[in-house]
Amino acid sequence: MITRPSKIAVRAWALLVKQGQQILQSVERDLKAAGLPPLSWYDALLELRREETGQLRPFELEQRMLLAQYHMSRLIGRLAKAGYVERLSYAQDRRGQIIGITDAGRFLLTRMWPVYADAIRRHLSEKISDDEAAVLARILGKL
Amino acid sequence: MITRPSKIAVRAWALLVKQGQQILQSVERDLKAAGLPPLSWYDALLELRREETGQLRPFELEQRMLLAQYHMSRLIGRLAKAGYVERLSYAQDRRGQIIGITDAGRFLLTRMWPVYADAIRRHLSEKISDDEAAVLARILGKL
DNA sequence: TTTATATATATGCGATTGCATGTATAAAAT
DNA sequence: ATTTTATACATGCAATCGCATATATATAAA
Repeated sequence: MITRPSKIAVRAWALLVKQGQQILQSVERDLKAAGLPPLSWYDALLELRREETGQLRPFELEQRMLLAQYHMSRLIGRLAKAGYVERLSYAQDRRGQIIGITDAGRFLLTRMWPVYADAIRRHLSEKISDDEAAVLARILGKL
Repeated sequence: MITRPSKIAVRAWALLVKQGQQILQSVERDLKAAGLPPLSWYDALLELRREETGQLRPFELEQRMLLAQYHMSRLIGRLAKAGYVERLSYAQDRRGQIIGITDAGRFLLTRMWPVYADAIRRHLSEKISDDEAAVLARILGKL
């Protein structure tokens, strides 16, 4: 026999998806309003900056960001076109390449963070306590 | 002075967006794999079915689903083209119209629900308890 | 070695999105 | 009554998405 999800599980599911989308859109709008690129640019650049070398293979970025391969390929294309990353050839495996963050990319991160942070504050921090945020993070981490 | 969001708030934010997207994509994939339309179709039809009359104005649907106007307009277009809703003219306000769910639309809901429910179960219910789901829902409800 | 298979990345194509704007009608202001 | 403004909905366009597939190289198998 099939076990249906409980009412509360369905409700949590719906809220999770809806609020996740809403809050994301809010932040995207804030960024756009400030003349800044979308969050995916920030996330990718942040992953690169976390590296000692400031570099990652596309497939590594892909895994960390949980993005589809075609999506990452195009994201890198846009970032490169805008000068925020550079594509470096990779001798050890000629199928591949290495993506490195540029100075402009690092600078973009510093320009985006204040807007991003403020958006998070207004759309999340002001509405729930840090304790609640911790609980939220713990439960979401199990999914 | 500017108050930055706390580390835990940022973490909760990131998890909320990421997990929301991941779980949504999982369910969408399950639906597609079963040859069924996307979730937005389900949501819209569900809102219509909730009504005694099975009907709503587009702008009402828009508010309930928190979708942009242009998005709703096109969603209705696709639903109508597929025969799941019908557009009825509205005499009281000739700018507007009324959207009504069809029998095919009601039947689609019954075909989608098992797949949808199973997806929620596998992607959410199996990973957190009902108590946790309740906490999740409560906190998300504050956003 | 050839040959087969797997991995890394790119891209053509049709569908969808977001934005801005268009059309039509209603309500408010003058 | 005329003009202005607001509301309801649709749509052209450019950007992006998702899918399938292409290209190139590496690895494994025969």
